[in-house]
Amino acid sequence: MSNTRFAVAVHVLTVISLDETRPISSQLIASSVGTNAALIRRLLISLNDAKITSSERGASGGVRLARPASSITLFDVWRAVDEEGQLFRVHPTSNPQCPVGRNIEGLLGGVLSSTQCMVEAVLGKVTIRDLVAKVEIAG
Amino acid sequence: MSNTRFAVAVHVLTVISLDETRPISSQLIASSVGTNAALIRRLLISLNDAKITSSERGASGGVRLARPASSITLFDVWRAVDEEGQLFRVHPTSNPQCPVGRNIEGLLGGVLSSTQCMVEAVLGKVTIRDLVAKVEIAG
DNA sequence: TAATAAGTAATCATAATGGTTACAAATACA
DNA sequence: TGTATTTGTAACCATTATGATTACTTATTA
Repeated sequence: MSNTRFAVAVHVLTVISLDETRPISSQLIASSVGTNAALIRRLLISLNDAKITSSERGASGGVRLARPASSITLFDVWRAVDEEGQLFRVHPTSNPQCPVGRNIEGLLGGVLSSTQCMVEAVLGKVTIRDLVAKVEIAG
Repeated sequence: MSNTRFAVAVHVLTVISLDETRPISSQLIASSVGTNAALIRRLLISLNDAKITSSERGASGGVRLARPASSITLFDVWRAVDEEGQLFRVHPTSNPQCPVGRNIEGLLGGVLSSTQCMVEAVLGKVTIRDLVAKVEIAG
């Protein structure tokens, strides 16, 4: 990971959740995130596809949560917006003539999938609702 | 993380560990990793600095482990070669006028440092010796 | 002295990332 | 029906990250 899509997506969802009475425009979200609306709309494509949000076109349109904030975990969000969803990358250039080069992927595979699972478990325990609650307290 | 420095470093250390009787040249390592020697030498700067390896110049020089393979964890390696050492990045553009923008870093901070700890714990449990043993079995 | 190997600077190509503009299509509402 | 609003989306740009490569200096061995 070295992009901020996950953090931005969480930000977006938190903003949306603060007022569930109406759809929120990408422009409003963008001004909270500190970027521009087109970028937010691009990110929303992933969230819409994952059925986490749903967008409405036209005047008084915008985006809403597609399901309760309490049912959306950070893991859901991560999976939705991060195509790779991989914490670590292994170089694809290893020399198969060498016993290490031939096995490096398998050697690291176990550890890396363990870390992957741990992270998914942690992210799976926190929901957007939890974050919204903190914002409401912090103000 | 989206670079392969960690995986390459583990690869390098495993190669070195397979023959501890002599220093291994960056050229030999490079041919196993599938890259060139200068890049390996650059990576070795970090491992040398962390006292994980030590290099010897000149004819019949090369690089050796600076301490037993059984004492080098993957966490040590990660910390040595990955400056950031951060799994997730948060966008730095948030609007402080917005309650979400103002708090997003704190909101995510807790979760992200949890995942960070989990990962460090998992990586801390596997040593280079463990990986070498697997190579010796797998061949 | 010749050969070898690390240290390191400089440069390049490619890809990833994020920012920006622009416009068509859809929708609400006067 | 017409106008304003908003998403969907393409196109493009700038910057940075990443990895590859060359080349040279310094150190060391034999």
